[in-house]
Amino acid sequence: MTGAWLTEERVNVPELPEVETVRRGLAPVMEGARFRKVEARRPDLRFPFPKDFAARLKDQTVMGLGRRAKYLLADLSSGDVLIMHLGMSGSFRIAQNGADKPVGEFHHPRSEALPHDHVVFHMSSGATVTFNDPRRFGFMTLVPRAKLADDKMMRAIGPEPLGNEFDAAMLAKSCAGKRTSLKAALSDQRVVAGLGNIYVCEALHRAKLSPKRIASTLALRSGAPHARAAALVEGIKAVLNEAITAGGSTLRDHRQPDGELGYFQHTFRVYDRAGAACPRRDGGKIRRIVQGTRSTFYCPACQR
DNA sequence: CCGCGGGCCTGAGAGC
DNA sequence: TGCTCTCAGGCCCGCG
Repeated sequence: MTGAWLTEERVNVPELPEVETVRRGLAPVMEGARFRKVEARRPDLRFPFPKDFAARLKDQTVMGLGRRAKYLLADLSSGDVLIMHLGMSGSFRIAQNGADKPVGEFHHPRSEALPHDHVVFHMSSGATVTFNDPRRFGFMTLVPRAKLADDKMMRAIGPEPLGNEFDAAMLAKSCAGKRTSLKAALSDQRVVAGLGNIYVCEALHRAKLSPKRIASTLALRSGAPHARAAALVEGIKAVLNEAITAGGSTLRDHRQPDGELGYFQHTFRVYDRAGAACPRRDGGKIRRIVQGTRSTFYCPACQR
């Protein structure tokens, strides 16, 4: 993504691309590895840890590390799935201790503990994976794999936006009859999974659609999805794919030990750019409005 | 069932 | 300089 018009540095809240970037960063040191020791350094994050959290992880092998919406899902040999959410401020960092080195029960990782380091995974791969979350909107929990699909958190989640099944017809259908705004509809995880405030704003700008537009105006018209729905699907997929690509390049920068996984630099066309010029030739001045207590950024000139 | 708004939480930044 | 206030927002929950 080119971003010549945006130079300021910023840290973004983890949405789908950031979580996917974290997944790709953790996979090499967690998949196929066993939890040698787990430290939960406080009784709770957003929610209390489940009973015997550390003990239920210990000696389990991570069979695969997946993602659904903004949730990281570690498939364990025990039959449990470890669900991890970054919340607003969660991040992971990896320290390599050397896979061949014997590590005792009371081994300390090479790097010092930082404030808000709440969970530490000592993996058999030799990596120490630390979860840091100042605001504790994140959480970790364990659910039996057989019950995952019925889990309250997973059950209500809509289609993955990068999946083939998410297309204009599907989006138009789920917006049919919705009298709420497009901003609210796209922020609803039941309509489409993984978008947050930032990527909703960015996708709407790419689709040239106003965040205030009534969602039902994307709905089917004479049996075919409206062109606006197609533009929005395209905008969503494009901005997410570009952000994931940008995250991948950040991961390359973090190949060295102690790389922090959770945020990466990305450039935005409207988000947090109130007063700046819209990057489009026919654009206007970007505005900030409040929708449902949250900030929305958009260009009133090109977004209709 | 749907939509709306409050609350959780802490750090950064503004303003006095 | 140091205090207080506001804002950031993913998700759950309760209300009408």
